[in-house]
This record gives sequence, C-alpha cells and structure tokens, in this order.
Amino acid sequence: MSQRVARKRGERVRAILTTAAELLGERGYEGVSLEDVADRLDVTKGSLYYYFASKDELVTAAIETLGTDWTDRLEALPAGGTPTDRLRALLREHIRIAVREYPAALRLFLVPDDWPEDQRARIKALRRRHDAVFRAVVEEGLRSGEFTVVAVDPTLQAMHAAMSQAPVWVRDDRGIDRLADTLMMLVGVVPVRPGSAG
Amino acid sequence: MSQRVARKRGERVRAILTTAAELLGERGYEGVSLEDVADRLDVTKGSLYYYFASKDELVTAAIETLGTDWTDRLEALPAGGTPTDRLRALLREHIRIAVREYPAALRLFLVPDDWPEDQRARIKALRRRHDAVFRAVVEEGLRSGEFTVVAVDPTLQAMHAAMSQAPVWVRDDRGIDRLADTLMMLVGVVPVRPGSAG
Amino acid sequence: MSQRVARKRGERVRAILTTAAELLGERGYEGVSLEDVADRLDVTKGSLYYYFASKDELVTAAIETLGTDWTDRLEALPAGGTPTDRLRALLREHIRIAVREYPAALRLFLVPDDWPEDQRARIKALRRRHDAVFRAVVEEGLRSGEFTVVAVDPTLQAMHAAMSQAPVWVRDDRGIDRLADTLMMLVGVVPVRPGSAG
Amino acid sequence: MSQRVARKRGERVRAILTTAAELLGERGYEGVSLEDVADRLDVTKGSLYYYFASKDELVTAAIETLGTDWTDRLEALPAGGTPTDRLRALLREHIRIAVREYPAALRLFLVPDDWPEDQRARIKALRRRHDAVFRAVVEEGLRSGEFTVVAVDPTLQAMHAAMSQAPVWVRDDRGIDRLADTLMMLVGVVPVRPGSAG
DNA sequence: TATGAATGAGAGTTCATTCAT
DNA sequence: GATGAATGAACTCTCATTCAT
Repeated sequence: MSQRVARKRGERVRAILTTAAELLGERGYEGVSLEDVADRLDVTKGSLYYYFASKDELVTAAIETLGTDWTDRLEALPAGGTPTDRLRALLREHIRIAVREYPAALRLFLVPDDWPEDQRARIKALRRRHDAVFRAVVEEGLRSGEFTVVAVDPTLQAMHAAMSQAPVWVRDDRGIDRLADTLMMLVGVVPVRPGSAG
Repeated sequence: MSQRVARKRGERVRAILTTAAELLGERGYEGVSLEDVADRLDVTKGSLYYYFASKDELVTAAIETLGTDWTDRLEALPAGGTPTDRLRALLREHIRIAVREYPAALRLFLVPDDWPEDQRARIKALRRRHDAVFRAVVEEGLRSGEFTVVAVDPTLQAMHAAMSQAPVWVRDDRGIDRLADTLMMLVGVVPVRPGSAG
Repeated sequence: MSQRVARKRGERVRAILTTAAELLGERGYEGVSLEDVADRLDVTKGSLYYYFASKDELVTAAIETLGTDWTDRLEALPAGGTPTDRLRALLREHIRIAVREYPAALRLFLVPDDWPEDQRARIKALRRRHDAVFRAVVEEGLRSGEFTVVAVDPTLQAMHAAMSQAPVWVRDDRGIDRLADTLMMLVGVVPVRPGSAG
Repeated sequence: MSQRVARKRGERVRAILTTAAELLGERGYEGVSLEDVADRLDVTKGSLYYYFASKDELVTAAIETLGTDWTDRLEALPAGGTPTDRLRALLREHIRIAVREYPAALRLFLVPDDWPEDQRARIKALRRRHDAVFRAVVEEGLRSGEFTVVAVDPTLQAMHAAMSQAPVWVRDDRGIDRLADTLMMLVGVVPVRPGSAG
C-alpha cells in the first residue's frame, strides 16, 4: 500500500471514529446502529465493514478515540498552582465535557462481559491512562499534606462515577461548580463557605 | 376469582418479577429479552403476556419490586446511634446489595425518555423514596453539626452514583468498607486513621 | 341430558351468539378476538370452547343469528301496499339496520374460501333466505308491470351490495331515503321529483 | 445513485408493488402477510424493509399502484359516443377488471381508521380520481337529459359498491354485461329489451 | 361447566453482517 | 473502495387453542 493511500485510509478511519464517538457519546451502544453512523457520514452501512470487522471493533476504536480526546484535553490544562486548584480544575473540565459532549459516556466504558478480551483490554488501558491524570494530582496533594483520603482507589472511582452520572442531573454552570466542590470533599478539601442548600 | 386462585396468581407474578428483577439487575434493560425471563422460569415467552401487557410494564413492575425491596432493607436498619454511624451503616448496606445482588441496577433507574408517563412516574417515586432515606440522615447530621456539605443534592447524587458503580470494582468486604468510608468524606466526616493505600 | 339442562345450555349459547353477532357486526371477523367476545360476556375465553369447537364455528353460528334476526325483521314489515311501496320500505329498513347496527356486515357475509364446506353452506342458505324476501317483492312488481329489470339476479345483488356498503357513506335519515330511492331505480321506478344534487 | 442503479431499484420496487397489489387484490389487507409477499418474490421478509418502512407504507403504495393502474385503464377508454354508451363502457371495463384481476379490491379502499393521516390522504385522493371518471360522464348525461338520478352521490356509490362486489357472483362475460346494464338503470337508462331472467 | 394458565405459531420490525458488482 | 441489496436471527407482541383442575 502506497503511503498516499495509507494516509487517505487513515483520514477516512478517523472521520468514522469521530462520528461514531459522537453518536456513542450521545446515545450509548444500543442506541446507535451502524446505519446511524453511516448516515451521518453520508456513506452506506456496508462501507464501514471495509474499515472495521464488526460493530464491536468499530465501537471499541471509537471509544478509544473519544477517551483519548477526553484525556488529552485534561492533560492540556495548565500545570501550575496547588494540587487543590489543579484537582478542582480537572473536575470542572471533566464534568463539563461529560455534560456537554458525551452525556452517555458512563454507559460506554462499561463494556459487556462477553466482548473479546482484546477489546476489553484496550478500553481498560484507556481508563487507566485517564485515571492516571487524576491520580497524579491526588497523590501530589497527599504528599503535600493538602489532601486526606481513606484510600486512593475508591476516591478516584467515586469521583469518576459521580462525574459520569452528572449529565443526568447537572444543568448549568453553577451545577458543575457545586458538583466539583462536592467532589473536592472526597480528598478532604472543605470549601471556604460551605452551605447546605438543596 | 377465589382467594386461593388469587394467592396463586400473586405467587406467580412475584416469581416472574423476582426473576425479571434478577436478570435486569444483572444485565440491564436492553440486555434482557422476554425469552430470557421466560426461559429462566421454564415457560414460554407468550405466557408472560398473560400477566403483563408489555415488556415495559413487566420491567417497570420488576424495577418496582427490586427498588422497594432495596429501600425496605435500608429502612430496616437499626435507628439508633449518631448520624455518622447511621449514614455509614446505610452506605455499607447499600453497597453490599448493589455488589452482591444487582450489579446492573444503575442503568435500570435511568428510564428511557420514550416510556409512558405512567411508568416513568412510578420509577421516579421509587427513586424519591430511596433518596429520602439518605437525605433524612444527612440533614440530621447537618443540623447536629456533625456533617458539612457544599449542597445536599450533589452530595446525595455523588453518593448514589459511586455506590451504583461499585459492582465494577469492589470485590470484597474490605472494599465495601473503604468505599463507605470514602463516601463519608462527602459529608465532611474524615475517618480517624486515614491512610493512603492504593 | 335433562330438559332443564338443555334449556339452560340453549340460553347460554344464545347469549354468546348475540354478543358475538354484535361485535362481528361492528368490527368484522378479524376485528374481533375470542377474548373480546368473552370479555363482553364476563366469561373467560376458554369457556367459549365448551360451546363451540373453534372460532370459525362460533362465528358461523353468530352470523347465522345475526342474519336470521335481520331477515326476521324484514319479514315482519307490513305486508300490504303496492310492490313499489313494499320494496321501498324493505330497502329503508335494510339500510337502517346496516347503518345503525351492523356497520361491518358486508365483510361478514364474504366467507373466506378456506372455510369448511359445511359452514360455507350454512351462510349461503342464510343469504338465500334473506334474498328471497327481496326477490318475492321484485317478482311481484314485475308481474304487476310496476317494475322493469334487466335480470332479477344482478338487480338484487346490486341492491345488496349498495346497502351493505351504506354504513361507509350514509350519515343520516335523509341519506337513507336518498339511497333507497336511488336503488328503486334499479327496478325502473323513477322518483316523482328526481333531483341531481350531489 | 447512478441512473442505472436507480432504474434497477425502480424495477424492484415495481415488482414488489405489483406482487403486493396482486395479493392484496386477492385477499385483502389482513389476508396478506409480508411473508406472503416476500415468498412470492423469492426473497425474505426483511428485504421488503429495504424498500418500505412498514407494512402500511408498502400496502399504501401497492394500493396506489393498483388504483392508478385501474383508473388509467378507465381513462384510456375511447372518448366518443353518447354519455350512455360511455357510461356503459366504463361499467363493463370496471367490472371486468374487478372480476378478473382484483377480486378483493373492495376491502382495500376501506382504509383502517388508525392509519397515519398521510396514507389515508393518499388513498382518498386515489378514490377521488377514480370517482371523477364516472362522475364526469354521469353529469354530462344529466346535462344532456339522457340520465335521471335521485342524487349523484348515492348513485355513484351504489354503482361502485355493486361493481366491487361483482367478483362474488359474476362468472362470465354475459354476467358482466347484465350487471352493467342493470347499473345503467341507476341513471334511468332502461335497456331496449328488458328481460326478467333470474 | 367454567376457569386460569400455558402454549405455539405467526405477525411486524430491527439490525449486524455478507457479498456481487 | 464503496454501494445497493439481501439475509437471517432476534425481538416484542397477538391470539386461537388446549387442558388440568
């Protein structure tokens, strides 16, 4: 395969993955048919099989795209400031992306048990990289004494669970901030002027 | 209809609902077909329609069964002790049920938008009742000054999100306790000897 | 079987047939399920099979009831007057019954080809008796010279077809009269003051 | 889509519609399943959904095909002659088509009440166009004084009802002519040598 | 006699997958 | 590379029919 052809193929694949990621992020696995993906790309269903062997393969790759993009954006946040500031920024950005772009994200990362090990592994890796971003800041905060946790793992897991569910109840920017502040408490950071409003 | 027959029918309905709840709790709405439910009950698909008018009806009733049972067990916990003790007990029990019995429960309570209003309402009511159990304790803790929160709603939502996701990563009793303690931090209760183990 | 029991059975059968005839007259064969019939009788589906071997049997018998009742009422019309008056009265009464009570009658008498010969024969006999009522008057009118027809059979058939379809377009009493007058033309009786209004 | 492909698709659609129209014309809506249509085309049920979104859509389109074809043939009849001659020709042709090709046509044009408005409208339009052919001749005959009617609407309706029912009793060409002549009486045209043969 | 329960065939529909062109 | 077409399995739902009690 010539380089030119390979490049072209790469572009095509990327277009498919981006589109699929969008749709999956909006409606989740069972909510998206290959017809939907093809339609939005102005292509026919059959064509997708030229690039991917099955729906699962396509979905896995698309989730990879989506997850990578997501993590990239978190990593691109400014590095300076205290762990507290950086964690809060991370939380806000994460929630913002979840709410605005990938409302169905939660469902996506829960891969069905009967998928091939290969694909499960790829998504696991994705989660790990994503997780590392948060873990680094939390651990730094622990070292500096700013943070207190029962254990790192459940803390991170609780954070992610809450953020993924956010699209269900968070409506506006104020909701995002309140949720971020609430999650800061998981590392022992109590906001300056805590309230008790419903 | 004679009493004896009515009782028998009740039993049958309960058997169906229990079975359906189990399967739904394991695999979620789209993961369960009526064939699956019928198979596990050793009857044919069509028979289910003798008791329920549609899949949605059956599923709604099953979710109701599952949710009511769940909340009942939380409400049955001993009433005494400080809010801190009671919230921790609630969290532990909730996580235990989620992990051991209804690993896919999370997805269940997110009712599809296109369901009949009637059924949406029933499930909403269920969620409200469930929520009230936690809310009462949290508010008591706030009044007594034991708890601190940014706002009650996101706190409860984060708790529930984390607990529902628990089946994915929690494996043993220690995991349950660590998660419960972690979530206690959402109300500002820091454990006596906080650690930092991964 | 004692006489008392036989009588009771007869009553039950009649009740079923009347109800079935009603429903069939309203909605036609495919529009009525045994459940519908049973429901309206406050009985269960299964019970019907104690009296009838199959849906077709029940339907045939019900059509017989309906058809007999219908013909009875036509025969009960006053005998006096000219053939013209009597035919017009017959037409009006027939249309009235079709429109008000058995809007789906047309479909009913068109028995599916694959029904057992026995049942086809019974319905044929019914139609014949019904037909005889009109035929008698038409033939009398022909003998008396009041009527003119191309041939008796197609005349009668056209009359019946039009009357059976009447429920689709006839709305009020005026519609009934206009249709009856129109059909009188089939025997050469032109109304005194013919119009041409749509 | 290339022209060649579009043409091929058109042919396929036409084949489906023709087949469906045939079956529908024979057995009516409820008497035809998609399986039946697919079988006769030597394809599987699912394939039909590649061309039509639902049974109703397919049926509507098929009825449209059938109805258009029918009306086309009536409109193609020679235009000359008196209204009497032309109406008789129309009646004969209409009955011939009904008897030979679409014996169940009657039921087809009675669209179920719960169909989407869109489809009801399409079939209504069809009926209107069909009706117009007869109405034009009848009105011309009225203007020229050849015809006499009670009212135009019931006259046309009675004609159509009788013709649609014709397949039930008309057997041969003589039957067709006798029925046509009989229906001419609805507009006051009495045949030259009226008989009274049964 | 009648009931409640269950069955099984068949309906319409969806969709991942295949394949000749 | 991509398309249009077709497939076949799975799904929800309906209903005439059977049968133990």
